[in-house]
Amino acid sequence: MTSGGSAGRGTRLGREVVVEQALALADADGLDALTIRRLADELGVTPMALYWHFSNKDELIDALTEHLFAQVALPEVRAGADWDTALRELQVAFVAALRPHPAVAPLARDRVLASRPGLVLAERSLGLLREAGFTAEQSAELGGYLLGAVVTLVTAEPGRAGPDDEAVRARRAALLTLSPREFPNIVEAAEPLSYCANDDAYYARGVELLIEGLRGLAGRGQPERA
Amino acid sequence: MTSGGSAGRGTRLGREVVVEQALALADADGLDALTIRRLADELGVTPMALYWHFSNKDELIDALTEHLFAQVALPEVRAGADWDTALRELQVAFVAALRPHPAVAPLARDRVLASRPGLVLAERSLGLLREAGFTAEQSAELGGYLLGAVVTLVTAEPGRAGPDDEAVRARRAALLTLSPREFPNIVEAAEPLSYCANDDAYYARGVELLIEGLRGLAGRGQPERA
DNA sequence: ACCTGAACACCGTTCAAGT
DNA sequence: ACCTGAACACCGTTCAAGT
Repeated sequence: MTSGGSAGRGTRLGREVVVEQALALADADGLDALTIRRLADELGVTPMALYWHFSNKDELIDALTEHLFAQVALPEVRAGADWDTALRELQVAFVAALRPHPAVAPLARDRVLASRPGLVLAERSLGLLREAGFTAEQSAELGGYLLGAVVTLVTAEPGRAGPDDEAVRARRAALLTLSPREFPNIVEAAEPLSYCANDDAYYARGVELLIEGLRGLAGRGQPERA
Repeated sequence: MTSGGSAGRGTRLGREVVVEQALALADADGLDALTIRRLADELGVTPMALYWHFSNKDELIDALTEHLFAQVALPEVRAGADWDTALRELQVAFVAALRPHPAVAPLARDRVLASRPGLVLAERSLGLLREAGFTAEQSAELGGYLLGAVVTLVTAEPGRAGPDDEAVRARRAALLTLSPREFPNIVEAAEPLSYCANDDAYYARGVELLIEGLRGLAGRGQPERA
């Protein structure tokens, strides 16, 4: 799908060029399509050429993931802001960075602590959770939940297909053949289960669910802060 | 890792045998190790033999996922129970079914509506969300969040490694080399970030976060039910 | 009905060369 | 320093046979 050699044949290779082409490839044809050989092809180079810049595929994936975290436009820290609104803004910024790249978003899950941009994001999240009154242990755990949930949100990726898309119609049709007596709620929700009408609302509500959950937990057994 | 031919050499093949061996293989060596060729090897059979029972690998994966959903021990429906406690019980049961199989848990995300056991679980979840006062549309969306979050919980899989495991020690050490001025919260939480001390608590709090979030959302703009 | 064998177009990666 | 070429041990899958 990505036109061969879009990085320009004369371009010096270098890690950034490779990473960007890898991202484009994965965005276009999925993570499975991101292979060393196809990537090399599109860069107009031999597969082995990539092994000069990355010792193996995993290291390339690491670099790609770091690139992803680097895209997050961290909101400014406003003194006196509530922890929950600040945390919501942070997660929204994270979602915004991942949304263009649903195919590679899952990579972020296991690699936050593996690169500087990821660490910066994690540090900010942890700080806000601590502000909410959670212990270091709880914050670590909750931070993991948050990261995972946001990635899941983006990976599910409601958009990408119109309401009359082939796959969407097939799924809706399949659900509508179910027995309304046995699966009343699924049949009733066949439409929203097969297609998301409003992406922005989908993401907003997803983040809201998490913030609301944290607020609930924070209000419980946690000691109030000064 | 899995001993070759553990399904017995004389056993008739059949879909169930294949699925169970596939699950064992993925549990032992991860989803990547689950290949048609290795699976056939362990079943003492030619790769092509599997193509008689499944038209391709994806169909095998579908069957495996259905098997996973079938393991969920659905809690009894108690009339008069609160929606939130019922929903928590349901999610806990789901977690319990997935916990032994963290490597294949991600498969559940895209395949709930593709098999009968999955549909049953989804129907129950949707019903409880409707009870909470959410619309069909909202319930569909929230049901998706729930499913994804639970899968993420299991996939992160805190257990599996002791506190002095090689990988755990390496990660902790890496975090401890960070600047405490730049990453105070990460350094403080280096221990819980690299190792989860209590798995059961981890899962319980994860589910609780979600239920708490739903309770928060339900208590807001939603119409109260009779 | 159920399984085998050979073949095809793919993978990631190593190792020895080239310039 | 940066890239190529041939080779190795893997993939999923098709197609024609075997029993």
